[in-house]
Amino acid sequence: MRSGRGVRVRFAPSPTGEPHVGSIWTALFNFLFARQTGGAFVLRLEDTDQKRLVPGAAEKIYQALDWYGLTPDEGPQRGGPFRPYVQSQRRELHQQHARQLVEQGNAYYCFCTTERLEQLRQAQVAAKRAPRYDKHCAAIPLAEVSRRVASGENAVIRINLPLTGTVVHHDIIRRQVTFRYDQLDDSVLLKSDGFPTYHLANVVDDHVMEISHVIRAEEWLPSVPKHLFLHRAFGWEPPQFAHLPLLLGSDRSKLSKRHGATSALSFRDEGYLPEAMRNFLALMGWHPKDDREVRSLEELIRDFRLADVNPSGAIFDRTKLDWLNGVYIRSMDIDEFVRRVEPFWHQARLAQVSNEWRRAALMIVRDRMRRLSEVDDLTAFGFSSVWDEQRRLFDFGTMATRHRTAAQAKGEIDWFMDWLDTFSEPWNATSLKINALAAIAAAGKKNGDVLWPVRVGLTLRPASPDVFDVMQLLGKGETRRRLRTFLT
RNA sequence: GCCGCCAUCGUCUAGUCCGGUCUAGGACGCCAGGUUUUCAUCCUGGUAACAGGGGUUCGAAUCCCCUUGGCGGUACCA
Repeated sequence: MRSGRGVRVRFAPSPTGEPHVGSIWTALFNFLFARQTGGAFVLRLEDTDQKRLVPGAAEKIYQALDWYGLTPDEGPQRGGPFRPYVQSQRRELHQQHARQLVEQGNAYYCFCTTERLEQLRQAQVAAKRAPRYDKHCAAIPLAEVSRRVASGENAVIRINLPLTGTVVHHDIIRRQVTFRYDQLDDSVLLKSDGFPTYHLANVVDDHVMEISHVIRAEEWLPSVPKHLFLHRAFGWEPPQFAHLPLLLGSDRSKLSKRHGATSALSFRDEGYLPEAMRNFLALMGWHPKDDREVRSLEELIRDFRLADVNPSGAIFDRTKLDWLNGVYIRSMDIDEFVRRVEPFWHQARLAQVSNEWRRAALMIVRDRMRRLSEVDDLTAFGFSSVWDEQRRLFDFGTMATRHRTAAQAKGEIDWFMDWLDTFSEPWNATSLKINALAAIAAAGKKNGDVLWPVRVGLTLRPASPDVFDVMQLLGKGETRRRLRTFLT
């Protein structure tokens, strides 16, 4: 850790497309670690590859972070003491550092053409050797280098790695990892367009921004020795590293589009709650000591331990996410629920009903909901227009069971309607239930024989909410209208 | 190919660093039962795993080696 300052972590995505859920997962662990240590959570946009930039991608990243509740303490939007937070705007700094490395002999200009590099690679692959740059340009005399650079010849700057020796890396999650220099390639640090590559920009910015812990995905592990080399070449104390496992698809390969929706924001659109997503994501790779898996953000922040993250990759499985989302939906304050489900509701239908009606309908269907987007389907029974339409298509054959014919079922509805005519108590589920059950018992009937046909008549579905809840929601007039119409 | 990481129920995982308390615990899913007018919720119970082989040790899921498998990296992408 650096003197004077505490923990500072960064989330450093490239604005090259839709923010990925795996990316948000990395951001979450950075965020949790920052919050629990009282440190700063920094967003830095790594946009040094001009070819891959996608317009609007940065905004999507901000949006996703906000939606997941991971708003950065410092970043392109909010600013901060280490601005700019957009890497392409730090190009001068990167170029200076690249030149410094050349002066020190830790890097060198390379004038090789892509054709030469391609030939070299092919020859190496054919000889079954690891494809690596052969340091051809490292041998060019300094005077010649200066002349060629000054003349504007196309050049890159490459890292000048030792040919022998090993690097020992201590990872917070993986403990000790050893690399051999003779297996490493002299990668490009500064491209011919003047932009740095990830290796350079990342190391320089992490140091200058006083990042104390680099928490990133496992795919970066192989480049650790290069990053360590660079920090040391500059005479800097490297940050601590923690390499997270990869989020996997059902076939155990890195989670990608072909495994279904992986866009971080698509989960919002599918009706998942950010608090459920956070909780679920936190459970991938990390596990609370007390096995209590449903926990608030505060509890996650309090109990999360970076060193306890499981180093093996985790399959992103929707089944448990759906369950967790349901848990959060059921535990939510009802007014909050009404508010948050609104954007998912069919707007034309919504316009037909009052706020009280909405609330009542949602209370009835809440236990059945796993995603907010299910609201339309779950409450469809409440709308007369939907009922009228479905009534025309209804197959009375489905009313018949082993124990009764469709005609008998209709008879029970008839009986129930007669009873309803005598019902004069307040029209609410409790009162209806008490009185109806008593009447059914008095008539020597079974609850199911009467209530099942009635419920199907009212909702036109074999599975639906409690019949008395439905009647209360529909009101007396609509209940009678539906039953009457149903029988004709 | 080379380098690296990883390896416990179908899935997420606890246990592994500091061997015995592990006839391997929890959660999701699934199955069964209960509540019940259906579904869901809720409650109870069940199902199911230490990749394989060698060591070390009185004793190994835990330590070591090998094999196998999976994944990642191997770009003037990040």
